[in-house]
Amino acid sequence: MAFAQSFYNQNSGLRISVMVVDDDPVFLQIMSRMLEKSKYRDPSIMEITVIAVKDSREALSTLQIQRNNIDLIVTDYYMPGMNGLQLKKEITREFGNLPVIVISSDSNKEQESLTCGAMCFIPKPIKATDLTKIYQLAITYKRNGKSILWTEHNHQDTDHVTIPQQIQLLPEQANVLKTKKKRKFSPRSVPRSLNSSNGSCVSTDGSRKNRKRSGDDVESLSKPAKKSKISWSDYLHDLFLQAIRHIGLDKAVPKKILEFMNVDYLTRENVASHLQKYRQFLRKVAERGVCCSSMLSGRGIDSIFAYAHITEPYYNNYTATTSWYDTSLNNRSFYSKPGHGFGQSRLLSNPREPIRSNQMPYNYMNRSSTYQPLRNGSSLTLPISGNLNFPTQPSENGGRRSFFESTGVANYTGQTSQVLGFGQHGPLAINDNNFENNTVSSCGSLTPNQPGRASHLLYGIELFLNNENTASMPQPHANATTEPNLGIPELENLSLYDDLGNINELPCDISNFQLDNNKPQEEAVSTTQFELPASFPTELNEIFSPGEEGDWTFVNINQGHSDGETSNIFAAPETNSPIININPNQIQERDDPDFIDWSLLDPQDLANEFDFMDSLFNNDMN
DNA sequence: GGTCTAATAT
DNA sequence: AATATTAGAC
Repeated sequence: MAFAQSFYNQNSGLRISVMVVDDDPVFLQIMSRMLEKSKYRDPSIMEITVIAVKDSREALSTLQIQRNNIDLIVTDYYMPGMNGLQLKKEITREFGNLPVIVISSDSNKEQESLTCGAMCFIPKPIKATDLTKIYQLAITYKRNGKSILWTEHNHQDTDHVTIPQQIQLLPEQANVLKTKKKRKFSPRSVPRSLNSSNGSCVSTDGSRKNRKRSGDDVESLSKPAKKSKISWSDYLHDLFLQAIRHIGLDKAVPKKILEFMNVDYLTRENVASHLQKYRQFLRKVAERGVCCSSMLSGRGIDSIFAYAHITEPYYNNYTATTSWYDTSLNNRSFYSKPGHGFGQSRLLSNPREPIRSNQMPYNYMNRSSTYQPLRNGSSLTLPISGNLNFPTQPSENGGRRSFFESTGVANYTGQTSQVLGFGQHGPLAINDNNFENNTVSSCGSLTPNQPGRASHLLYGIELFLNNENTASMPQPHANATTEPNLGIPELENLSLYDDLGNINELPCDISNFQLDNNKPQEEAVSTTQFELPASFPTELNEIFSPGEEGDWTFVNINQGHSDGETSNIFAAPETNSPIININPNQIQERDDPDFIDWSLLDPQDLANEFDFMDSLFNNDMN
């Protein structure tokens, strides 16, 4: 009703409705919230309504109900079923010329998007300035009158419509907006300097905020309310990071950062405090090297990762409860051990290298993980239902192979490690030199609420259930139909490729795993506990145990968001551990790389070579 | 007098 | 643990 009211309120100025379409629930939420919050940055906007939907189908059905109500559509490119551009076409066909913005982590899609009539293309990760773009487009569009007026009869609806964070946006701001708690003044302990042992004590007092107070201060009655703590929300921190990115780490000082951030309720002191903490973080990274891995969209891997968290002290060290994040990571991100990582990994920092401040992974501060660590390490709850299939493949290389075998090792910062994939195509992920015949093929996956469609084939290890409901069985991958080993899994013949391990290495016994196809994917959580086979913890422990030296940092970058893409979703650790790398055919990279003296390199070359971090924040503000 | 920042208080 | 405040230095 608050919702409806705001719609009726003609005095509230411009009302913008943006529909965001993204199959990644995390991104969807981030995006929605960012958009919601961004209204505070433009006083001309009184109301932004964000309608978040998870796929094209839902987008279309929402449009059918609220077509007149939506000023702009922001859609991800890669989505199961209909991709962003197909959606755009469909919208145009059904609803006419609504402005559509396409976003994607794949910048190659820009041209295509624009060609297909997208109003603009925005690369992921989304930045605050992109938001400005987005809603300014919406405003323009609306002001030009292309958006039909809202009419009463179509306002009931919203089965699918989410309006995230309608009310309590920016709680920190609300705080500042004069909640003005009359907090009782509590005397501070008398600073040393007041004891006049230090001549400079009385000093600079005119400033109210710096005034020292003592308990017997007479004016304690009319004490100004103690300043409320600002909370460094994800949004704020993101802004903060962008500021630093923009200004340059070395030149970023509170005042400049504040200026850039342009958040009216922040003070320089706030920023200074945050900066201090941030620098501490950087120092820690520099000293120890931090491992960071993420599965940007991988879902089926969760079980493994959940397990991974069990064994690692890193988890405790770095991802305990804080909520720093970078938009390029999501809640599937985690810090892995030095020298280890899943997926295609990128070495972010390496203490063996000289510290180059401008290459610090300062956008990878601690981040929370939604995984539930399994403390005893003996059982595992699979967070996502699905099926597991390891199609049989001919063995060409003898010897036992690990799930986690790597194909190469990143030796220096910025280098990508290619790894054995449990990607949607498995072998395709790493189809060069030695692996096409060794790699486990993909496990398909299915989205329970999308019967008949394996919507996210990049799910790595999932459990394929021998499910009676054939309607929900994964269908062959579009690109996999000609591949004998891909496609509909042989559910009754659950077996692992011998060279890759064996069934005992599965993280669990799937015999009593139940899949609830009626639940949406995010809720289709099994509570079934599974026993881990003895061999599995050993191997994982190996993988996740820290190296003796060379604390390296990796981040996983996920690939393969949709049909037709290759994915390196599941990957080997970056290690030359003899346990992991047994394949005699494998070309090993040097274990101990030549030391690279960065000072001898041309800065421009460096910039090119190590553009990974840059790419995360490029297209910075102008 | 403003700003930065390490140290310290809350 | 996170944030605010202080105080010395520039």
